[in-house]
Amino acid sequence: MKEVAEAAGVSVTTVSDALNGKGRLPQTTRDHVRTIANRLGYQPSIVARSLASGKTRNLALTVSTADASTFAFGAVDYFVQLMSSATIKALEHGYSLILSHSDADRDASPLPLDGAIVVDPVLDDPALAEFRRQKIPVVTAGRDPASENASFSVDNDHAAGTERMLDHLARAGAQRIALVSGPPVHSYIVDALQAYEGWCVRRKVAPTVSFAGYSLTEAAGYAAASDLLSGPDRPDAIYATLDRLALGVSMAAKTQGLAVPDDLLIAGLSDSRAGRQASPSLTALALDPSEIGKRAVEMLAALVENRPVAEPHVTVATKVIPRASTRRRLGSRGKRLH
Amino acid sequence: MKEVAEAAGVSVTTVSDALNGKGRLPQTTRDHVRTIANRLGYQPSIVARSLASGKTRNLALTVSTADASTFAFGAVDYFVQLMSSATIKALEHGYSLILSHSDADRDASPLPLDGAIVVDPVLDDPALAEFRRQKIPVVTAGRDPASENASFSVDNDHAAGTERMLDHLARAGAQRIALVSGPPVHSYIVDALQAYEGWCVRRKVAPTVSFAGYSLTEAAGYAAASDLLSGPDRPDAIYATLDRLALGVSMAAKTQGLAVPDDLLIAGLSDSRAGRQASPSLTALALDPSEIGKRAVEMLAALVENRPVAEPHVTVATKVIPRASTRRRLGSRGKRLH
DNA sequence: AAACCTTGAAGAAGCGCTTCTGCATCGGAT
DNA sequence: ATCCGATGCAGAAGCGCTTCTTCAAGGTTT
Repeated sequence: MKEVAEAAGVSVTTVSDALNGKGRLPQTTRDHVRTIANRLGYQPSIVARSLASGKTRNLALTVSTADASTFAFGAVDYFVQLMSSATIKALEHGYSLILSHSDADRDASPLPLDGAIVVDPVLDDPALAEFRRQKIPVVTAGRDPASENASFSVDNDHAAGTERMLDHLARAGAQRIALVSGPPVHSYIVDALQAYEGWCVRRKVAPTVSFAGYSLTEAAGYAAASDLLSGPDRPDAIYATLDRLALGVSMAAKTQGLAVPDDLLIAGLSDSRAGRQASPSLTALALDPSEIGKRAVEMLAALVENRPVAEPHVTVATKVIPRASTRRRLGSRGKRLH
Repeated sequence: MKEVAEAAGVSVTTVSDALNGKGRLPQTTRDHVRTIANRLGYQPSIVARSLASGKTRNLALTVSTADASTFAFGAVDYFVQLMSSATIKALEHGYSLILSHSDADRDASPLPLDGAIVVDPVLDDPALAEFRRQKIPVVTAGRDPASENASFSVDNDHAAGTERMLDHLARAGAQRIALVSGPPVHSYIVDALQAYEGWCVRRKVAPTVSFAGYSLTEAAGYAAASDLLSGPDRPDAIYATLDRLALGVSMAAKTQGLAVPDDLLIAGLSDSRAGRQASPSLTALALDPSEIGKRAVEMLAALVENRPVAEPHVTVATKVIPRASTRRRLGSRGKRLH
């Protein structure tokens, strides 16, 4: 930088201002400095810049899961979409988005951050706690299950979405809708559970919930559904709180010789390619993860730059996507509803 | 840090030395400082540390491809394995391994690096050029096609491996072995091509090469093989320079009603899960990407730390893994060889 | 013509560390 | 008793930027 200053016949201050568009300099000076700078192939030191400015222009996107080992980030469409849109939005705002798993940070020296997005924080989330300790601005995608409105958040309207999905199932002829749920460690699962129970109370039916283990895989859904389907009072519809669980439910139905949707309706939370391509294709509550990612980054950028944040808790609408797995029944059981 | 120094009743120098295991300090002082430091929850600023030391402890792993858009990093077993082992080795040496695609760097401000591994550099690789310009130490996995021994490298013995594979095919009864090759922009492809041609000359047979386009997918292999198989003088064995190409060859054979291995032997460069699980399972030249990744990181670490590098050009052995797709023929054609 | 504002740019003080150098003190060796 | 090499630690100079402050020169206003 000093060399550029000398070559341009100005001070380092002027070089800095010219290159960063700050200060009160006429355009001619700026252009001159810029010309010299890239003639010399000057590359500013990001490290020095960060130290001096106190900003790193890095944001983290961390995914929290109760059980890290069994979790494959890329296996869930939701995260991939959220991540993609967040990365793009971050770039637009001049930030780099760094991916990390909440467990991964422990080993490596964490990169210096200006802010972080925590996706689906769990109860007593370690990453969340660490960010707060370091006073790093955080936006959560989904809410902190511990302290509802403690942090800025972007979330889906899971309660409303769940009810709409249950209504959809009922309309399709379901009379006993069971819930296959992950462990209630994420806010979205808590929301879904409560909405389900409230819905059941209002409809005056008994809720039936089967919990999958911490590994939210097809196998977990398969196991949870097998229990439900082989027991007494077999449900005629199952709503699963994750697409992969729903896929597992579908497999369980197949194993038990149940036809979908004729003997069992199946729907899942969160749309995914796998669900779309499954046979039968699965009805899903679409969450619009791209929108979540974008809004989270925008909010975080405002936070980091000390700009006012319009809405500390943004809600993104969900949408029921009806597919073959909940096609309206034409037989006797469907008619009995009316 | 100043606070820690005051709380411990020592100078900042001593704090720095104690925490980093440098200087001439008795263990008691070190322990004392450390105790105080984490009582105060002191976290050193990585940025300041980097600026002062001139080191970032970051290494990059960049994958070069001639055509970025059509390339899915995670779709190739080879890269995933290489990356995993490299990450672990890097961590052992106290470095973070940052993944990047050579094109991705252009937009974002690149993270400051101590060194970089360029996987399969292409001809006039932009990432390689940029690292050299910035005088960042580089180790290539595969060699720079432009200037053979310009940079430190870790590579497979592709020439020897290709010959062994061709021998294997010949022993299995092949008489006309064709090559399905990617574009010769990577050293490994150039190596394979040359070895193939040399082998043909020695065996006094005419070489037959079909080039796939820049997208090294199953579709590309399918197209390249379809040409070969529908033309005159149909080959009775095909060696493809990438597992995904080989999978495409297999599909092409199936389409044309050719049985593998009875009518056509198929082998591919680079072992992969997909090839193992294909039907028939594909014979492959295993490249041991884990070893490549490890050795590359070790070499790079030595380079970065100004330690002497024992071998500037490491070679990792390849191994023919015979599978169903090249099972020895028992019929007449196999016997004709002798 | 005096007082004031604007414009263009330089000076200098850090940001929070590392590291080189210096300087006591103390225990042996002579 | 003297000298010398360890040993234990502090001072201070940066690393390469940003940014706050200052300041001169020129242009306006009354």
